[in-house]
Amino acid sequence: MTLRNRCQLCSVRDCAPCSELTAGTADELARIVHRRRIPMGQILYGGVNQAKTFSIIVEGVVKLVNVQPDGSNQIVGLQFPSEFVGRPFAEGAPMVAEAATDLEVCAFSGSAFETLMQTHPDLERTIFKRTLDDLDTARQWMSMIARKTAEERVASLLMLIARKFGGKAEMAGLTSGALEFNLPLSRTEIAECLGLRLETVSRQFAALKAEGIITTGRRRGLKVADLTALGQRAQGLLHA
Amino acid sequence: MTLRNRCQLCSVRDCAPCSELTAGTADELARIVHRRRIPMGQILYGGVNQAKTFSIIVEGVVKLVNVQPDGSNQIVGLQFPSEFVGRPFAEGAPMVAEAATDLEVCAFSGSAFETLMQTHPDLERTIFKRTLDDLDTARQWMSMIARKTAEERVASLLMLIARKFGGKAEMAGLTSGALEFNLPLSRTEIAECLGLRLETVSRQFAALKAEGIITTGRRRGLKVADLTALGQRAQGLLHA
DNA sequence: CGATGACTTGACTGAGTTCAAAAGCTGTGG
DNA sequence: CCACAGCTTTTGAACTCAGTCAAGTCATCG
Repeated sequence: MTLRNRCQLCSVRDCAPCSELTAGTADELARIVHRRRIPMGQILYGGVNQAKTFSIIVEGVVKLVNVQPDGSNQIVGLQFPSEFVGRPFAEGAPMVAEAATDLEVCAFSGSAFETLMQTHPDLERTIFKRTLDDLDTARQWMSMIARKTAEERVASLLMLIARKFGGKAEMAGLTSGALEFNLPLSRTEIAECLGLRLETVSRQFAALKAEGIITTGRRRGLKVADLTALGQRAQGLLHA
Repeated sequence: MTLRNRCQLCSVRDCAPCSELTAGTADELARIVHRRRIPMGQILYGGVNQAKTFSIIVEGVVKLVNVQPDGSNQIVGLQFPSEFVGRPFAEGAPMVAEAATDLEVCAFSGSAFETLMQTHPDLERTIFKRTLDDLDTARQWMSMIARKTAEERVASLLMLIARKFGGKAEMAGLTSGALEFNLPLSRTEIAECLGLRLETVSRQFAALKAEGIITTGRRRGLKVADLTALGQRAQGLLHA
């Protein structure tokens, strides 16, 4: 019970996987959790000689990177607060999960978590459902990359991030008004997400600025002046 | 036991999900299965007013199609014999699964199968693992579409199909020799898989023919004359 | 302040799209 | 058996969007 007290105050307590568990399972989970701060750039799983771990993101963004034989990186997924990060039942993961920003996570050792999944079907079921959602998301992204123009891709990603990030700060403004936040990704990373070159991304930002739809601030600051217009450029929204 | 006799003769018996189950669960599954022949073009799940069903492919190929708002189709996955087709825990599926060729499947009603998953953890675990594999596959495809050239994409898809299809006919020739089979997809469908136009696909076929790497026969016949060369054009192989 | 790294801008190129027409297959009916 | 319709596939030619290469600007920090 004392263990779960911390969870009562958790900022993602009602959307994270743990919220879908029975009280008993949640207690067991709380017993093996390690709350951690992780600096930008650190690997969560994958790569060489990396001990298997699972995490639930409390704060920050994780990028799933596929390193190509030619050395280029493709970002194949982004994980936001409340989402589960890890690849159960795999020895050598083909992807690398890396902190795109500084993180706050609930981390679990691979063996402890997998054991708990074996004995608690509700935990396994929850992670299974999240995996199915991730699969739908990955396939939507694939469609986007395959068919959309550079402008549509950039607008789509900005809309996605705006909904995840700006959303919590200014829910009221989500439908029409302005929205301001810091991008969790560099231009290079945005390009790696969208299957574009960073110069192309930069030009699309310039075009959106010229149309008065966005403004860029210092560092990674972004202000979306016209969310509706941005949504139109995106030609259909992505979930996750 | 009589029920499971049919399974003893099944062509995918040692790679399908059912092979990973305990005898008891396999018996339960056999009790609710319907062996079906499905004509090319029929929808397995998704779309409007479609009763939820799950299938294991015995023969043929299923394409997972994402219908875009603008009417174009993106194929986001292919499923081959022994693979599981279905989307558990979803009301309205965002994708449509359609028979790319005539099929032979083991079909299960949605409710019966999901009930069985609830009560038999080994079944749920097996499908969970397949889903994780599908997720890895989807992400690899995404990388391919985002970064590879038209030639590399076409070669990659042909290699994938060659391994799945030609493989069973001529295992011996897989490493170096020639390989002949019928493509399960039209030019249009290949284009929809790869994020290309059908004209571009046709031109890449022409180029591969000119180099003596492949020959096309009547209908959808394809002969891979130089598997090694085709693999080189693919610049890295895809699984599934 | 000069150095380093992230971003922007410009000019040119080229792979893939687009539009259009021709060529192959398959099946049907006289 | 041929002629014709309805397909899919191939080929051609012009165009365009995004990639490439190369400067140039801006921000942050020792």
